[in-house]
Amino acid sequence: MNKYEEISKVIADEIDRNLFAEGDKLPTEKTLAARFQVSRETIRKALKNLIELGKIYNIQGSGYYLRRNGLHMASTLNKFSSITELIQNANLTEGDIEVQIFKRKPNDEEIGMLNINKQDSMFILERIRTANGESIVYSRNILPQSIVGQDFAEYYEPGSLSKYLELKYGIYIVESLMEIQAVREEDVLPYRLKLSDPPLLKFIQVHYDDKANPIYISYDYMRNDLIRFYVRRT
Amino acid sequence: MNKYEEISKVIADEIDRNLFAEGDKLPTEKTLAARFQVSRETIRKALKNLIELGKIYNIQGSGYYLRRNGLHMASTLNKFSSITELIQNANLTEGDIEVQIFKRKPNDEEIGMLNINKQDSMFILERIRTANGESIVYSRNILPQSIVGQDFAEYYEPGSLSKYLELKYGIYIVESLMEIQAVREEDVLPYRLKLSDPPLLKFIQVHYDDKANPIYISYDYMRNDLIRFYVRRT
DNA sequence: GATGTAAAGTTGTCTAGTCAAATTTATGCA
DNA sequence: TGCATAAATTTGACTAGACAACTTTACATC
Repeated sequence: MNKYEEISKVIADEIDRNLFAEGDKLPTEKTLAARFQVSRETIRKALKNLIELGKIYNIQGSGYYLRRNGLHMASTLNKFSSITELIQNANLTEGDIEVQIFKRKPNDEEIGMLNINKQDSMFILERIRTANGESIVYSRNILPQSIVGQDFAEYYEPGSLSKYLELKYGIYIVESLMEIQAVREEDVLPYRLKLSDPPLLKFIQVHYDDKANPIYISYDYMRNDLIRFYVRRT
Repeated sequence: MNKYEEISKVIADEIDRNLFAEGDKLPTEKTLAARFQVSRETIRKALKNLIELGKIYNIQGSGYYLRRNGLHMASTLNKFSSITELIQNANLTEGDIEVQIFKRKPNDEEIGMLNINKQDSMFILERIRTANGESIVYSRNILPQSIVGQDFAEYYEPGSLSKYLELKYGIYIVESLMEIQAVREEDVLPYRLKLSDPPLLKFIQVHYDDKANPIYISYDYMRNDLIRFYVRRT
């Protein structure tokens, strides 16, 4: 692993263990550079990582500080994560029910978003995802047969789709572009999630691998009472 | 302005004017460094900016490319912007109606988020914001008297609050932490927005200045039919 | 022509340093 | 003590270069 990622993790861990209680101030870049035996730029890169995670902030001429006040964010949507990870981050146990896989031709929107041919076939993976046994997300994934092969339906296993693509095909999803909407459940869901009184957040995402290839589209209809969603804006 | 910001703007403009049509590939870092007479690192910083805006992507060993497919994002929530800017980005004209300002003591949540004292007074600015005359957002801003002074209610002018804080007080809002929820309008709104059939997106934000001081809290209840909201996840 | 391999090209990480900009601390004076 | 100013500290921007990691191109071979 890279030095700055390594250092970033070490410092993040020390923050979580509250080792910088000294006025919520972190050591200076110079001090950290000496401690980790790297150049100042490498330390800056590591600290920038923690800033993006919302863990710390800094002020020119002054230093780096722990972020204490403000919204308490367990995780932000800025960092890509699967639904599985979102549920696990909230200390809940993830499960899948009502899993359904079928195949159909792509529509024009899918052709445009995923760079595929009209003749390609698309696998549609529908399921309800649960947290501690409670239905929490209705999710629909759309991915081309040209990526997962004809036998996807037989070999697919419940859980994180992106994890499955890593293990089975060596495809690493590292980025997604997402649109967020608020929708009324009755209008959009073929299945009904239990406890559906409040409206749902709808996440429309295009997922990209590390070569910036669009891999699949996802539609997630999420309750937002058990899990909270945060965004950091700069 | 810094070199990398300058260069970033120039390249962004050239992208918009479609000057890199050559296979959607941008010049190499080296070429750009020579053209702008700066070091490679400075070019990298400029290009990173454009990546974060979702305009381009890059592949190690290969180069930088225009992002063409995927969701068509006019602007993302990742970059901080006011409601005013969001409306203007969608090529709509912004307006304010039903403006109301009053004062009260802070509650515990506000005290925690904004680092203020129990004795401080809070100004509550409520209004409905319109796009092309149509009600689109009900917004409530909560800011301490210790920042805007006693006479805030008299001198406040409609439009962007963050812009007003810049001009009047030299306070620059550069960051916010936001929670996103989906809510049913009837349950939460003291005023009713017109055309309120669909549920609303609720944005809860704490806004920070360039010294990382929390300045104000905002609650925005937004229709998401006229304006779309995107997030880039990495 | 097809294929595997070497070479060239491009981006990623990292170093060591300079100067600028902002903040904090120290200092001298009233 | 209080206060303005100077000095020291700290982060921000930038440079020039080295090597690693990855991709693309060119080339030799079959």
